[in-house]
Amino acid sequence: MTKREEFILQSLQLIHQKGFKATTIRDIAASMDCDVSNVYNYIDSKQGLLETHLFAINEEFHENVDQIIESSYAPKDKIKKLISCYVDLTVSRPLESSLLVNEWRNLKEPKLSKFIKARESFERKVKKIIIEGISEGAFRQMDAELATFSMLSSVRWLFNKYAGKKIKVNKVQVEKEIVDFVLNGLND
Amino acid sequence: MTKREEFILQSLQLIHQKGFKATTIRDIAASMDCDVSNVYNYIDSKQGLLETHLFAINEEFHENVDQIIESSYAPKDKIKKLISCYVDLTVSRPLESSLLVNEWRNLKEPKLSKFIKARESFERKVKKIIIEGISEGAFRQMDAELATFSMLSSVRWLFNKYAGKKIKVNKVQVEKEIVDFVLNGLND
DNA sequence: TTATTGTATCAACATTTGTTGATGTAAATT
DNA sequence: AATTTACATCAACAAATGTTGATACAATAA
Repeated sequence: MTKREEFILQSLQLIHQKGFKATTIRDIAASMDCDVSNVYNYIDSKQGLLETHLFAINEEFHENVDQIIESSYAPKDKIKKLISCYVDLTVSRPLESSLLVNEWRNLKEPKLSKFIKARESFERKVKKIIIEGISEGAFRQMDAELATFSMLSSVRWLFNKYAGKKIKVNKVQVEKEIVDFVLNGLND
Repeated sequence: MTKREEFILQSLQLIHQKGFKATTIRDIAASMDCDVSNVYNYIDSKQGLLETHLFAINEEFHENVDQIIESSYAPKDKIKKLISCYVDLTVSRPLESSLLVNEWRNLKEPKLSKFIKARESFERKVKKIIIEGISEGAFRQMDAELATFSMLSSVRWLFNKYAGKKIKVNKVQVEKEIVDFVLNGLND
């Protein structure tokens, strides 16, 4: 692992543990046992560090999501695909995923607005799928907004389980468990 | 509304919006149009502000939770009660609830460990209920841990919807929607 | 060989930020 | 009337924190 890669890993690790604001440049430097000023060999600014990684994973995520949404899958299958997509990203890059959930508020304008707009747009699309599913009779009658957020939240916590731990994960099994929960709940 | 109450409201509001670390004493002072030093008429320290409100709502929550858990309700009804309990607290005090979800990591030792222990203890209890429900046949076969966190996440996002907005909410209806989601999912 | 790239060191600065002390004043409580 | 309570003002400090500039040295690429 090159020093630059170690830097990225340690930075994301620290940000995950303590939060972006609470993570100082000196923390990062200490974690890789180097001088403070050395950190600036890898970044332009602390803010830039956040922006880079946050938007990198965000854009990758939304590209995948849009392909699913624009597909001709039925609502229920779109939801399944979305969950797979989210789990996939989370399991393979939990530290960056944590930025999407926890650290976006530390963005500054205009990046902050850009992110919020993208996220709201995404949530609207998901809500639309659910509404469609309800009117098709695939889903039961319910408050689409509450359902949307409950469903998204069921996946959004997941990075916590994998960030910073070396767990061998059966990604497919995790996807199945979450899909089952979202579609069928605890009952049966 | 007394000045002290305004102070508490504005503080929690700001912390909810920007996060605890990003909220400065000067921000708080500005929001109630007073001098910086004036803030210290109401608090001992910024850290104390967080600790006070976070543990206040945390302890209230856990008292309610424990009564439910130690009751003789069947697992499914315990889950329903737990959701009611959580929704209730969230809807009536969303700003403080946000501390429980977002700001606990800004606690310092030993308070941080104290909080984490309590939360993990709570999560274990919920997991136990789910395991019991599975073995009784009330719930379907599934990974109890994933189910626990998925279920809890389905409620934990809720404060976002009510914090800082003056929305007239039918608490009972929200509880029903979330219970339906957790028990039955989107399907039917 | 020369130029570039990745990494390292040391000192220093400007801002931000939490916090304090000393003090004043009007209203409420005793 | 005396005293406590709630709230206000002003000036100032110490620590934390992001950032820079100047420099060096070894490996790699041209």
